[in-house]
Amino acid sequence: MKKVTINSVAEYAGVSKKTVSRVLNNEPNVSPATREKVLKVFEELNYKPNPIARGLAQNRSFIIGCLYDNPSKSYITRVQSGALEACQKHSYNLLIHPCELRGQDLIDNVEQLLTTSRLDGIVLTPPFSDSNELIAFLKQRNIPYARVASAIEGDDSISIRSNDEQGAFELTEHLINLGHTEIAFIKGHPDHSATENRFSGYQKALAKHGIEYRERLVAEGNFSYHSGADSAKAILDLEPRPTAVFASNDYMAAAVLKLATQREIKVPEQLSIAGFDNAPIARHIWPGLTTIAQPVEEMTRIAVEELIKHIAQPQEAPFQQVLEAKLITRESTKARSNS
Amino acid sequence: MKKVTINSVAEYAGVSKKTVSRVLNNEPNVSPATREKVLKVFEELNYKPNPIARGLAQNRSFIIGCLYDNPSKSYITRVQSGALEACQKHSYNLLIHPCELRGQDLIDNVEQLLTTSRLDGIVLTPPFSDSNELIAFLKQRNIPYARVASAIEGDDSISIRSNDEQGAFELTEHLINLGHTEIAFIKGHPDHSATENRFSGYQKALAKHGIEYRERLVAEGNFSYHSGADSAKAILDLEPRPTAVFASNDYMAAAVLKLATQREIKVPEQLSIAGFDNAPIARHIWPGLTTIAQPVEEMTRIAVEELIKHIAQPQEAPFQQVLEAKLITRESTKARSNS
DNA sequence: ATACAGTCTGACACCGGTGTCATAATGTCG
DNA sequence: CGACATTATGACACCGGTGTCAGACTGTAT
Repeated sequence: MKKVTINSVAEYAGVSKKTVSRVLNNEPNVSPATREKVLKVFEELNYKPNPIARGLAQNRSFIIGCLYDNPSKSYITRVQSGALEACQKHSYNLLIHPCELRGQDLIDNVEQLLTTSRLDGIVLTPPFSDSNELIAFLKQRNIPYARVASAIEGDDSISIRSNDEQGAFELTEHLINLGHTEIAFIKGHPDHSATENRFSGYQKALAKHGIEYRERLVAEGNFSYHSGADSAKAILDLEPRPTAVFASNDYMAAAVLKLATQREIKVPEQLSIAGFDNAPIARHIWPGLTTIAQPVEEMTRIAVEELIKHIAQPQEAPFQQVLEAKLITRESTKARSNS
Repeated sequence: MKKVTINSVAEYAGVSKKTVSRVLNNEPNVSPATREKVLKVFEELNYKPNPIARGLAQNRSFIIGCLYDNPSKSYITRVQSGALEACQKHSYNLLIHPCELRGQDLIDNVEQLLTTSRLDGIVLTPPFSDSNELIAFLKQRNIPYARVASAIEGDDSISIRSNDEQGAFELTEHLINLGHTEIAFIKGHPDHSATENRFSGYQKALAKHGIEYRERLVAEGNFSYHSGADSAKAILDLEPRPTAVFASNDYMAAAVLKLATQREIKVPEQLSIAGFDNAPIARHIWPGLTTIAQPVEEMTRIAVEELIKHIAQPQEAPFQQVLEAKLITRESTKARSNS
């Protein structure tokens, strides 16, 4: 099998390289007859353009980078799956790059990535999507980027997020409607903007229903299962014990459930537990977790699609969208017992 | 900031492009003085070679592809994390490509991937690592590849696997030593070689201890949580009910635990449950799952490292290794009660 | 018929590196 | 000291595409 290049196609079709290139890129100013002829030769010779040569000439790589630093593996998996869908649709490839927000030289690390890979664009997932420093760097270097679940408002770049505050508000209201008033809350990682938003939704729902906010009911987590376990311990040791716990993600909620079960506290009869994200684990355990479904895949898919659009044709008005979060009720929440 | 290319370096250092290229690639036949001089200019100008141009000239991409089709997200995460470690160490990038083994044109799909991305090598994870068809294709196309957890023996290519049979044998023996004789087994996906190996370890342990193998105790799963739930139903409906269940992975074991808990069957008092893999979920639920720790990250890391070595310098003897699996006991298994 | 705009096409340089080969500089040995 | 092997270096083509620009070929208005 000989290699089929643009030269062989040109020769075979009896036209110049450049004309072949024009057909390849759907450029105007090619007569229909010529276009037809070249396309036929593509078929005949089964020609595939070499992306590397193309990249060299156009200074592009057709690769999108995805930055992440997230303790929740399932979140990453969902992010990847959305990003991959968009990439595959547009013949881009996805390069994954885990790194640490608090690493001593995040900027150096990203610079290194950019010089070794010449990415066409970068998707920032939390907590990077909230890093002003990183965003300033990318802007200065003129690298297209899209923010997923970012709370930064002033930046005129692509941004897709879901309504975390609204979701947390609805979930809290759900618990209140079940008769709960002692609702503990486990916060997420302080570097993530979702943490503040979810917390604020919780507080607003309490306020709306005239329930006093009590700081002792709030524990500091960081979205990891482990931090959930620590918070669970603090909360379940409280006297009197709250009748409901709202954890900022499903992993931490699972940790609460584990400890409660260990201590033979009946869920949901004696304790209602709710999470956030609708991660797989929410339905893999018993009782299933009431949670807020966050469209992680979709957010990322849209972000990457818009990023690719933007790379092909930089526009004035960057795409920004807020998706709705949705309440999913399962067995882990129940009306408060009148004991 | 002006672009620093090999030309500017050459000019600045007062040598030819080619000599710069020699220094870049650590080629011999450069005088120490010249090498020194050029290296200093690298520093001074902060020169980074353009990987795309390099790729074009050498017909390489510095990208490793990772093929997967696995219902277990946590498995994929672990695979990626091992592969990434090796890639980053050697300045390669990782491109992830999910696709379906049973898809109508797996070969076409992979061919497409190869023509659009010019991968330098491919890591095959289960079930692709057992696909003779795919392996034959890669061999014919002369694409370097490494197999992770493959059972194919004749193929002289890089292969890293763990001892599934031994692991399953030990786990089964552990249950037997606890007094169990009615041990149900949930098989994995038939396309994965691990499925047969784990099953065989189970059978051999029974045989060694003179316990009759009974087909009615065996359910067909496919490694997904969902299939575990179906199998769990079949097994827990058996009369008499087995006193232990060994599921071929932790997800399916979690499904058994969920159903048992729903039916108020006490684990481990009335039913011992064990899984395989030591996935995160094994310690995120209560009771924690007794399982076999499989070094997924390490297997993949080694596979990718060897693959990169092989790309740089094709050797005669391909690297092959079998890693040990290790028993992890948690709360989900217990001595059979004498009721 | 002439002028002129618009459409089509190809020659050629270029992207930023590497491979091949010729030649210059140096070292070794009889 | 001359003959020869070895080391060091650069000129140049090449990888497989794209950008620029000039020129040929239309069609239309004057």
